[in-house]
Amino acid sequence: MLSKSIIPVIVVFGPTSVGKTDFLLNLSKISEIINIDSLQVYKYMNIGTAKPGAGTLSQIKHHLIDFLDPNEEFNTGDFVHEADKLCFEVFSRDKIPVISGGNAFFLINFIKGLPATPKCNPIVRKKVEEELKNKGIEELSCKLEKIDPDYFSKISKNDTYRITRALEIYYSTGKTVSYFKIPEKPRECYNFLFIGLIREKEELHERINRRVDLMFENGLYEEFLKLRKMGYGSSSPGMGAIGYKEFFELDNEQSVEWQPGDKQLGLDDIKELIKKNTRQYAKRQITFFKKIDNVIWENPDNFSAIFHKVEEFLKQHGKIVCNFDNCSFYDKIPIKK
RNA sequence: GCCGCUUUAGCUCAGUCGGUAGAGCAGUAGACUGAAAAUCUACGUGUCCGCAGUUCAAUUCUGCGAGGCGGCA
Repeated sequence: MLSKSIIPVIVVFGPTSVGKTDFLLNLSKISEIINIDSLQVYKYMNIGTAKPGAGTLSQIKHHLIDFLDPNEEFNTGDFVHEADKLCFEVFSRDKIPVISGGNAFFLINFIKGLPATPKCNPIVRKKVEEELKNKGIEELSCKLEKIDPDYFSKISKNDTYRITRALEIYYSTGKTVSYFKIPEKPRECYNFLFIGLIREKEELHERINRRVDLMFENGLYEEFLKLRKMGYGSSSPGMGAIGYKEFFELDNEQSVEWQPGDKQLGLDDIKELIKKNTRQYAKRQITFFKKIDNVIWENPDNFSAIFHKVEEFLKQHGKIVCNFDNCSFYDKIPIKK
């Protein structure tokens, strides 16, 4: 039965702008893409999140993309649950599920499975936020040190984000963060093939800069204004994305009545800010990805260097190979005589 | 042309009442327990604009240059 079988999953990841989308076209017809991205999930946010275009989407089926309102949250747990369902469905259609994208935190949680820590409890979180406001971070930090010294020793006393989350877990379950163990190995219900796409730093930075320039040419600012007019503000989860949040910084009025051109002088600064933030993000992504074991690292332009590995992987799953004729991947395999 | 201010890290600037200097940002490396395009950690030798003078000692004081900014002509 399928439910008991091990599902093969090709995981393609890499920093932003590395060229994942183009790379995936090599796998069209044998696979469906499960997008691993926390912001391409949002509707109306196309330019700044570098969503694949209609051409790409028509060539290869994508999931978890362009379906959510920017006011709604899409967190790690949501991703893992949806991705698990989709992997099963795609495999049932005799296709290979390809998890692809740049969100390393989602990816780690998908590979190893979610830790048993509870999901966010909005009421408790609000309470902790109140407490933070009244007592300050030093006091919360001391509190956590007493409650969970193990976890406290691993984080910084300045890490408001993690300290408040740790207290939230404690308040809602009575248990500490360290009580919940993180899974150590990849889940055994999947057979993973990890492909990490990477480029030289200078080249990656050039691609980032070029892409941001192109986003502006394609109307990123206008897209932002449109989202503002639709009522999405800086507190909308989607609007925290690099490529959107920066527009708020030079915009003190935050008026929906703005017209393109009102803030001409600031736009170049914003553009440079977006480039900088994207470069820094790419750096963090790469650091995170390096933690994953058994990765085939390759430049995305060099598909031929890894296709043998992909081929070998696919051969382990006979019924997939049966569908292997007449696909674009097959076209790239040199004919041996 | 005159007067004033200014010149210190890749950038913006502190500072040394004379004992060769440090913040923020950038950069580099790293962390990551259901918010993660988030959040956090570590890492600082630089002709202290140049030349001369005073001094045991000058980036610091004095003089003369040079660049920048502002004001008056």
